[in-house]
Amino acid sequence: MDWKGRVSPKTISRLSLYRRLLTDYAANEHAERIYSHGLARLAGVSAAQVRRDIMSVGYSGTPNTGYEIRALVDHISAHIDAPEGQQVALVGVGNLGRAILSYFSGGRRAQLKVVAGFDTAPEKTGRVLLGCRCYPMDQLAEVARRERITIGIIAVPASVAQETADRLVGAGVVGLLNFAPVPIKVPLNVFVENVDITIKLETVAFFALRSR
Amino acid sequence: MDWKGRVSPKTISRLSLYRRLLTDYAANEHAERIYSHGLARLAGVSAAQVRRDIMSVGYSGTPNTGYEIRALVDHISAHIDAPEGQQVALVGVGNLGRAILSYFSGGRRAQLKVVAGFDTAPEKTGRVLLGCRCYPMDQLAEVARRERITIGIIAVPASVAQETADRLVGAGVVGLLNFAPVPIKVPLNVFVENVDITIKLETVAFFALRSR
DNA sequence: CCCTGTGAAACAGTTCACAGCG
DNA sequence: CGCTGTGAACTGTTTCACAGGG
Repeated sequence: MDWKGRVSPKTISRLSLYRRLLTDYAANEHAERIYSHGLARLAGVSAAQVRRDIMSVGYSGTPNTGYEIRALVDHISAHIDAPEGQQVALVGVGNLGRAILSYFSGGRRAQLKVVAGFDTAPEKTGRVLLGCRCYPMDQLAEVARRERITIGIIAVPASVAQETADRLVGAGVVGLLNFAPVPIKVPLNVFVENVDITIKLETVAFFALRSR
Repeated sequence: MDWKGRVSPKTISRLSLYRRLLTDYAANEHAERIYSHGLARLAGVSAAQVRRDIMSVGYSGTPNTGYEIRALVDHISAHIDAPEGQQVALVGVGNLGRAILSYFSGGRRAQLKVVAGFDTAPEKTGRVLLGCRCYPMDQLAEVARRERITIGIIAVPASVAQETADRLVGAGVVGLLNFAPVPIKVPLNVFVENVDITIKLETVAFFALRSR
């Protein structure tokens, strides 16, 4: 696949957002086309930003007519999805883990499937929760290999987050989404995204204070 | 303390992280001082970055000796906390809402307190959950005013996220942390941070695929 | 016209590199 | 020396502004 130059995480995130907004928009408004400024309004970004992002997936609209939604969505998908799909493991099936599962059990995207949950608490394992089978921690390596899992979601307490990351990486995972409030260290060939909710809230609080 | 030249959200987020890391580090390692490269290693950023960030709170370390942890933490707190604290409302007491509550019920920071939860489901209201009293939605305005709530956390389904945001803003909230997978629109004097978990996961999946 | 595509400018954030000091 | 503080350089991202087209 030839894709021109590097695409930044920010662009990828926006493309993912555009795809979802466009899918909803096409379904709800029965529209087939959209302008850059229309999509911009939906996404809360500038029209120029939308055009740049769309450039990066190699799709072209037509002047005065805008973008063909279906075609645009297909181009975005071709650029950001793995052709064969990707399997995801969720470690930590507490409140947060279950909340995450419910986001994905809707079955919107078959692209990314949470195929296994793991937890140390015996009462949470051996069950199927929101369509996701849950296993005890010590089966992680085995299940990860069997299910071809490449992505891990860390939803465990901070005290065991690094250890969890290490085990996931050891089991062949190359992408991690970490919700534990501690930065985790991984080899450079593994991509990590830290989502630290308390930091987010403190940041909101800071700017809220100054926006009055 | 008129250092309030523009500080970026990214810097604020890192400062919040530094503060937590330093607090833990001082407690666990019984250390009183730290070098920029030491803090950098803990936070997973560069030493130059740490020094820049610390500059922005107006604290100075000493050459060869590094930073005095206690003093540094105090400077960070003085810079990012509201002197009188801030009250937070959580709307949506489902799995995600409860997960968020458990992050803050630890009582680490008395600075930011989730003082009220709101939900439409009657069985979730009228109770105290993880130290947070839960009310029915129609008491939002009243409670928000009484408790001097300035920050709102949106943990409701996408379909009612915008409506929820509007009600919070109407009740005087000036900062929003939105977990619903839809961008919300607010007046410019309100600060919003969108945390879209499905987008995060798709972004991780994209880069995992390409990480050599 | 009113769109899109895009070079160029502007802006933001990060790192470099070194002076200065204990 | 080995550290911090910081101007300057650099890198990445967003916006501007306008050519080109149906």
